[in-house]
Amino acid sequence: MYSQELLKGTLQTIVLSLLAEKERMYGYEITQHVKEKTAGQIQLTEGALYPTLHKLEAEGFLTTEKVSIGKRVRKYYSLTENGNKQANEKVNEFRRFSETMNDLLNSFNPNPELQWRS
Amino acid sequence: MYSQELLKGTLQTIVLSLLAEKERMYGYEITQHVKEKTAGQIQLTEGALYPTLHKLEAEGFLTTEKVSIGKRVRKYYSLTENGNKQANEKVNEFRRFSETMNDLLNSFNPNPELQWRS
DNA sequence: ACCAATACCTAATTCTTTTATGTATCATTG
DNA sequence: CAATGATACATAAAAGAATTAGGTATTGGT
Repeated sequence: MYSQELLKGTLQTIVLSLLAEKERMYGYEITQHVKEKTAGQIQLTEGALYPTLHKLEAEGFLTTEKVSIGKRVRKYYSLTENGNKQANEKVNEFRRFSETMNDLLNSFNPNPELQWRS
Repeated sequence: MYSQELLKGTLQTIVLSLLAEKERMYGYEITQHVKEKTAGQIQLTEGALYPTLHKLEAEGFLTTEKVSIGKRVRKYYSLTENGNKQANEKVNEFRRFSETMNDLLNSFNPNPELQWRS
């Protein structure tokens, strides 16, 4: 697993893109899905995920429906139309960003000949 | 320019990788270099950059030397040996992270046929 | 009966970055 | 030659997102 700091700022993107794929998911399902798809390399914490889901809902990107499973209540999230647009934008933005970053880091080529000070 | 939030957590990586490339740079130079190399898409703010440089120095990844240019004093930063290792790790970590993220987002394929609620 | 997994949630703290300054030198130009 | 924009450093308050650390409750397996 990475030092989680790289994950910062990507949580909304992840959530939106998964919902663009799968149409309807609940919070816990999202954490498990991400964990599996990334072989445990990305692990969402619930303390970050739930507030994000609530925020996206408040902003009109997600809608919810509650489904009873026995005595438990699951809260399913789906994209609204705006949410779909937002998913597109966020995913494209991330892709452009990671390209730009990789270009920037690309010239990086460790040089063992370098002289080190103190 | 992107919503800067994606940049979060990448500032150290950028600084370290540039210094691995160029051996000796000063703060302002770093901001300009990044701006040019990314066609203005990534713009480092000084309020974020200087504290980061100080922190990396305090952690022993960077050393400084002051150079007088006329009446001005420039503060040049270079990697220490540990800084070089750190640069390697950070850059590799970012690359692995962006691969993982792109895999995760890859299945994303906007579907205009989808039904939207409310 | 107990424990791990499922499933939701929030609050305090931490940490990074933004925003907003402040100081000072240097080069250009009207 | 005064004004302005670029160069060059720096810090401090505020904002914002995530971590850490709880809390509640159901379900399935041993």
